[in-house]
Amino acid sequence: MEGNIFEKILGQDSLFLDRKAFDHAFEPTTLPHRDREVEALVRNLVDALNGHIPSNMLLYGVPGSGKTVVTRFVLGQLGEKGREMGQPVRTYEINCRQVDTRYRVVQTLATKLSQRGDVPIPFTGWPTDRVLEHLVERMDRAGGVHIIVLDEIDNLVERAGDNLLYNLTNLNTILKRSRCCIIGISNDLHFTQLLDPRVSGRLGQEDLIFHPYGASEITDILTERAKTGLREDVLEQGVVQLCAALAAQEHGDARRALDLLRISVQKAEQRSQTKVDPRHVRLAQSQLEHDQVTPVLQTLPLHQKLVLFSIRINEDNGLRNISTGEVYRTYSDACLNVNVEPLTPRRISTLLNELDTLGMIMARNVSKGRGGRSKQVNSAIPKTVDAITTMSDADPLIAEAARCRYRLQSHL
DNA sequence: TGTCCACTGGAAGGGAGGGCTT
DNA sequence: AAGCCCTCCCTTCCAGTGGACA
Repeated sequence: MEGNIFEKILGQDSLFLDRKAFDHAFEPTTLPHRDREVEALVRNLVDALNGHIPSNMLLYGVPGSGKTVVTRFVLGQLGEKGREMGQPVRTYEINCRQVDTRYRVVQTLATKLSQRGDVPIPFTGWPTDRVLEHLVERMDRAGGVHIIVLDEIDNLVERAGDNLLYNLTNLNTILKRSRCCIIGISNDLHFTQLLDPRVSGRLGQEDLIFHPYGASEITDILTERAKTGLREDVLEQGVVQLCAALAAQEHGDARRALDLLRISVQKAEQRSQTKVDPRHVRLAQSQLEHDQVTPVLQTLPLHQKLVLFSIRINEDNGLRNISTGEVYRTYSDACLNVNVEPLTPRRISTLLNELDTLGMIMARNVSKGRGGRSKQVNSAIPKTVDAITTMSDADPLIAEAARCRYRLQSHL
């Protein structure tokens, strides 16, 4: 072969000027259609610069409605101003999807505040209260105002209860030489119902709701990013609008829109085309669906896979809206075929709810009168994805179950 | 109007696993 | 090594429920 295999692609003119403009972590300099939210945060957080304690805040909104990016933007400027004024403001962002237990949150915070010579706090092992003591000590040592951002806080409360939030919102009564403010970010408007009233009262001193972006607002965001991220004139008429419309259907998720646009441009590049047209957007849309679902399918725990497998087997046989009981019967048969001890119906009920949350199935509670109350379950995996094959590739037991599927089908 | 079905989903708790302290 | 602490996954138990049907 002539020359290096990377040369051909490397030499190609990219349609991108700056690919980073489409990253989720990208921090834009302007935030279209979020002035009200920025101002609300600023009005509250300015107290940190005056030496007071800002109110704790709760930010609500669907995914991709700008909660995180607005918060980062405001906190970034706050930190800057604080340094300028000699009023140290420290900010910590914790994603409670990744750091999802009381212990780990406290441990992460304390570790971020550690200095040379401090005892390292292990991932697990210590009583949480002891870690909390270290955290308080370190916060006081650092002084100033500490702003703790708990992103996807609903996830934490769901898994670990509100004990931690009780501790954190109580910190100001223990701290001697510093102050602390909590900003919770949640996708779920109703999550405060899970909280002890004392905690929700202290945490939600100021609520801020981020409304989903509309199609025209997403268009503005995309146009803005395209200016920084793309070469001029690479987008054909209607591309931005199509991306915006598709994302607006997905509950106004701006992140989704940015992904769509980025992948559309990549699709055009891969075909060595100099213009992006709506066909590329369609291709990007189906790739995005595929890419979202595949890793989830592959990494589901075995019994989750078996449950989903059972639902798909039923659907392949033309059965829709199957009940929990039917899912369970097919599931236990499948377990029998691969020599796995089936879990209890109660557990399967929880697994079904989890699959629903993951978006792998649609489940709704229905009552059939004397026929009893149950769920109606349908899979929600895009048609472009072959769920059983994807799971089989990732798990030999599912492959085995798939080989035995004719035995299951004879039951149905 | 009351009954009854087929569940749902909360509560409590067991036990394995991983890690630290004494 | 024994004793804690914490998390995760799971079971058992059971009160509660929406709505068709007698």
